[in-house]
Amino acid sequence: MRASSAPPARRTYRHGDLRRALIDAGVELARGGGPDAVVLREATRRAGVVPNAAYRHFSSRQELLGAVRSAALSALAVAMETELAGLGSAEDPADLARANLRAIGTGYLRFALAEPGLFRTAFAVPREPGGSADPDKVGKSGLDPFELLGAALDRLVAAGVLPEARRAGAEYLAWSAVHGLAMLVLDGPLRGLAPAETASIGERLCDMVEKGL
Amino acid sequence: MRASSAPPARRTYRHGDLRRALIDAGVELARGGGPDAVVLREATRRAGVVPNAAYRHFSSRQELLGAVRSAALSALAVAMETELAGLGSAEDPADLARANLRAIGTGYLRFALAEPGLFRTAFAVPREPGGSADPDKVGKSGLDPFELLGAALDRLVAAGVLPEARRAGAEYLAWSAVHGLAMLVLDGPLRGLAPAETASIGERLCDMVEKGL
DNA sequence: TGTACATCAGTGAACGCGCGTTCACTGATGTAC
DNA sequence: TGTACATCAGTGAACGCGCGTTCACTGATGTAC
Repeated sequence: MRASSAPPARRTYRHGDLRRALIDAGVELARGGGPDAVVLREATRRAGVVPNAAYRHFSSRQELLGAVRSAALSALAVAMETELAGLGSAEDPADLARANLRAIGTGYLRFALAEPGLFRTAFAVPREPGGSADPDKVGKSGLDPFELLGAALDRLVAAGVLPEARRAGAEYLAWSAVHGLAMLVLDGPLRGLAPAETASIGERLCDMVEKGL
Repeated sequence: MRASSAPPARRTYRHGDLRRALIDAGVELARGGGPDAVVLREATRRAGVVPNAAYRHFSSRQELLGAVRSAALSALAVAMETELAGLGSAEDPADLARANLRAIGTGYLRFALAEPGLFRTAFAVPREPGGSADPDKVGKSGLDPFELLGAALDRLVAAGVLPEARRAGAEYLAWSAVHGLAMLVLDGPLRGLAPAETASIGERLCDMVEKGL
């Protein structure tokens, strides 16, 4: 430990935006080690503040973790939106709708592999199930990851690719497939899989979903 | 705390089979609270033994957890085998093979829902990826859960339902789908789902896999 | 423009907690003669 | 069948750790007059 590794050395007594700083530090911790790594004392250390100062902004560690989780979900939504945005405009609306759903899936998988800590944090179970409708967990479009998937499925129906009758609950099926692969590769028995192999399985998985829906 | 809640009060100095007792206690802890609940001191408490006694049988908490994980995987394999065994013998071999795969899937899901703590423990990441080929994680057939799935897929090929060309890697696809649903329902945003609803989504998911493979 | 005061963000010190792990030990067991 | 001894499973006491959280405080800020 050297002086250089010490916190940023505030010059004012007040921090400025400690709440933001704690969430940012928490996100950094989550990025490195998942939800368990979001340690209140460490977050305050990184913000250059005494541990109990956190209690001005969060009533408990759990509440801080909740804010970090929302931020992680938001990052996931943004990653999916980015994948969507990178889509060249196809001619056939059916092809476009299909490409849309694929982008949702690959965006999801890409994020999971690129940011395993954040991904695991996003899906860590909160103690209390409450609190939906959190404006912090969405992307630029204002939709959260689940809603982005739903929108892609709606477009599939609109383009006549997916029969209306099969629309209800279809997000659960598609989501399960992609989420499962992510989990098996990150935390499960498929951990050793090479990135290229994972990507190719991801492709086949999207095929399966498209055909099977 | 009453005397009645005290440990079983050994009468011999030697325990008899402390290793076994510690694993059993660990499984009980995992059943209740997942991998994090497998606390070495608590396991020894339940076995009626002083904490450091555990070190005669496990070199660290991590090693105990590994043994508990194997036991959880074995329980999962047994649950899948049970589901297979309950299958009436169909006439058409193709139907039989299909029913086989379905049983694998529903056995998996059923176990996940009935024993969430053990399920989560079974898929908790071990520190060191090593140690496959563990004879403790299998079912009565000698196959672990992944191998059971592979066998079901092989039968599907043998019955002419699944084209040979699509066989390779098919376990990853099927497994992902079912595993994903389990995770979303246990730990994820689908936590609130009613059991009946979950079961029906599970059915549709199996349909999707069957069609999409 | 200047002063008095309420507000409240951050400080300093301390708490109790249960954990995993290490040490030197003791006492029951089973084997060799 | 009896005794001596090596083995090693379990004991007892202690360690350092970092954690979340509580308490009474201090000092900067911004608003009212």
